[in-house]
Amino acid sequence: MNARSPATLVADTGRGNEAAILNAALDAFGTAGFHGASMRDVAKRAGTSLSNLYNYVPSKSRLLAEVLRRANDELAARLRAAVDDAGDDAVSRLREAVRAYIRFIVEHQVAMVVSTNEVRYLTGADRASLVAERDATQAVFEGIVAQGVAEGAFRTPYPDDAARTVLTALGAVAGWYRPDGRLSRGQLAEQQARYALALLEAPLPH
Amino acid sequence: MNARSPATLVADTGRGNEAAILNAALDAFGTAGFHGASMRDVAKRAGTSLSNLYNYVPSKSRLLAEVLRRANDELAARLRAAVDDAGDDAVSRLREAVRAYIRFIVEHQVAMVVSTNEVRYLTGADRASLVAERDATQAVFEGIVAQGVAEGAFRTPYPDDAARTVLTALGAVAGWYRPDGRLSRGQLAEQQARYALALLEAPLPH
Amino acid sequence: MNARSPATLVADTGRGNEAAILNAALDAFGTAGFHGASMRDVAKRAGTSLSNLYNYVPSKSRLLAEVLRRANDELAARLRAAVDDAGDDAVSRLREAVRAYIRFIVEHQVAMVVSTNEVRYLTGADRASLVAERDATQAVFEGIVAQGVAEGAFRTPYPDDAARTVLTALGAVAGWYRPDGRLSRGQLAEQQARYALALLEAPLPH
Amino acid sequence: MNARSPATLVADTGRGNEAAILNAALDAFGTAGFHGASMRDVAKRAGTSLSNLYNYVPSKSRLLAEVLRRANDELAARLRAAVDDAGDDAVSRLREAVRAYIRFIVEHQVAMVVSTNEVRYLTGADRASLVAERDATQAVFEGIVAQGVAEGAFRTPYPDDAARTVLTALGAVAGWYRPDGRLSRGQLAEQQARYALALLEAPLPH
DNA sequence: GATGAATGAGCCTTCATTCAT
DNA sequence: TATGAATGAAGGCTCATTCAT
Repeated sequence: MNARSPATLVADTGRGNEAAILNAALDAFGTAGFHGASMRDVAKRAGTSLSNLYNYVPSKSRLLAEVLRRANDELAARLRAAVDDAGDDAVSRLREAVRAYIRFIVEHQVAMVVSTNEVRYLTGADRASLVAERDATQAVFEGIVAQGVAEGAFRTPYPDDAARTVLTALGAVAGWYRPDGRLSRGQLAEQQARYALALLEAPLPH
Repeated sequence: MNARSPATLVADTGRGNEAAILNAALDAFGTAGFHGASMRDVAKRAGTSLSNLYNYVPSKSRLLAEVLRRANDELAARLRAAVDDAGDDAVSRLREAVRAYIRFIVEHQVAMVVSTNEVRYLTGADRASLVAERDATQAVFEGIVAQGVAEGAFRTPYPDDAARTVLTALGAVAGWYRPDGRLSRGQLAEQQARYALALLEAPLPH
Repeated sequence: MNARSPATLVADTGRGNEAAILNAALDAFGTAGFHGASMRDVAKRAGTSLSNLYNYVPSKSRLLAEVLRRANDELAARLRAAVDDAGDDAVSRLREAVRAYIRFIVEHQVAMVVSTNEVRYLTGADRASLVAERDATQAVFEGIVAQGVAEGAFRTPYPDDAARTVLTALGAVAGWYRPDGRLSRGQLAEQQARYALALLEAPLPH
Repeated sequence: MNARSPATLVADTGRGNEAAILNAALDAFGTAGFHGASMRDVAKRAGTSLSNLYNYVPSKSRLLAEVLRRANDELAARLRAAVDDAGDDAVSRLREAVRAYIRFIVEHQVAMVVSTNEVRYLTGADRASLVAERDATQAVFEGIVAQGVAEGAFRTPYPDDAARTVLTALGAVAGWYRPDGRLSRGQLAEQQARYALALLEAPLPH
């Protein structure tokens, strides 16, 4: 049902099977959802035994938390780097942020899907810290939008909500993107950037 | 975790506990997800016994399918009615469609959330028929967008993808809407309509 | 897996669905065994509702008991009649008893199979009375054998055990008989009679 | 209902509880039948937990298959050995085969009963392979009978069917044998051998 | 680290039976 | 008679987790 290649969000950590386990968990959660995937599934995908999982991870929910944390860290780092490397104006910054976001999705689609769908099953501190990280990511976009509004580049009357909506639309791309789809990665980024700028009511031409 | 009031997507069907069961399932799936909710949960919420559930529904997955089918039917009916009652121009039609969509979310938020998150757990014919229904709903929006492009009201260069993106953004509202939030239902609809028109590159002022 | 035609051990009793239910039970028990068949199965086969079963039969085990009782009664009656109608000598009587037994199997194969396999699930009085009936049937054979030994027609040194063995071999026919098999009903009876006489050490030629 | 001592068909396999589980299953199926016995019953008899059963056996039906396979293997091995060790003539061979069969029943009565009564609940490959093994066992008897007919030692006109009937009668012994019964093991074998030879129409004295 | 065995709770579903109509 | 709804127990099986080795 899911033809995407096995996820490799986590590169070898030098700690035995750890990377394999985290990537296996990502795949398992991506395929069946958090509650639909079992620790046995994860073990099988990771090529190790069920009980050995617990040498690396204390529980299923912490496994989800760890996977989501890494995905979010990676996305956040890419976004920050993209924005830093961009020009000083809001339009450039937004454009680069969108590009980076799309690149992340293309390279780590499963991670993005799991991030979107399974956060709700985190609890307590794990949930809180992930939500905080996400808010930070969202703040980056809100910052860009605020700057654009100040500069007169964006005319949306609802800057913060619009920033969130842009983020939502971007995230949703992970739900339908296919590597062999109609649009190349570049075209996809271009399209999404245009949607974002339009939604923010940046005067044409983009 | 979920402070929303109990869902009442399904009104009394005149067949004993059927409505109670479907609504209970909606709530349960909305709270814990399809795999996270148990038939015992559903039974408890419906105020009946576990085994009696099976006098109304043949399996957990068919229960999900039934719930999703009803939600989709209701949404589709509202959209069709709204578009039919609207003026002849694409902008009016889009506006009314957005308004109807938001109204559905406000009244059946849980149904919308479950619809979005749990379709993936349908299989076989249930999945196929629901996907078909969704495609029909999407076609309504694509039709409006195509009309708008033809009329010169929308200038987006990617009409079909843009229609989908609009739909995505609308659906996402169910993920964060709170009845006691900052915006009234009307304001929310207004805002979303503006996002949609902007994204479709309708010339301002809207 | 089981190509035998639906059993019709019980002819219309003039009491609504009773015959249909008893025959359905026979089929169900024959196909899946007593514990493998459910009252729902029986109801479905009988073309009535589950709960209506209980208007005719007080419980599943009494249903089994009733079915077995009727099967045994029919078999016993046929045997008695056959022996009565036969000549006075043991060989003729045995021959006719075997013929009648085989005829019963051919006409009521499922009943015979169920009789053999499911008696063990009877309990209490039902079990006791069926065992008593069977012992009576067995006594008929033992009587014939005893007579034959007295007459010098049978020379087996273990008359009673031999009678039981003959009965066992006969009953086992129900386990493999197929209407479209190699032997006609008559040939089958002939063969079994010869086995019986040989086993009882009747002097050849038979 | 069943006063026979606990079965010990399977000796310690060196793999934890495996033997205990297989023997427990044999007992459980022997007492209540395949569908009448629950995995919980088996676990209780084996002195382990329900869930731990599944560390040894993948399903209830595979458990039945495994038990039946072992029983059949043991019986087949004994028969082969007995026939090999016997003299060259058909009568000796048959006599030894019967003796070995009876010895198996005496030592593994429950296994024989379960073998006879519960094969029908096997399905697919398990069923097919067991049927094949049984046919092989039957072929041993058919071979002996054919040899006897060729030698003029047996005069039955239906050699193959007679071999099957002999086998049936032997198997049925498991249904009524009691360790404290009238006949010793040796007498039982003697009696059955005489029945078999008589049925095959071997000229007296046996 | 790594394994197989073990545990107790829980899963979805079906059971025989009863009840109200 | 006949039905659909209801019940509580039990069915086979899987779960996340732990333990001994």
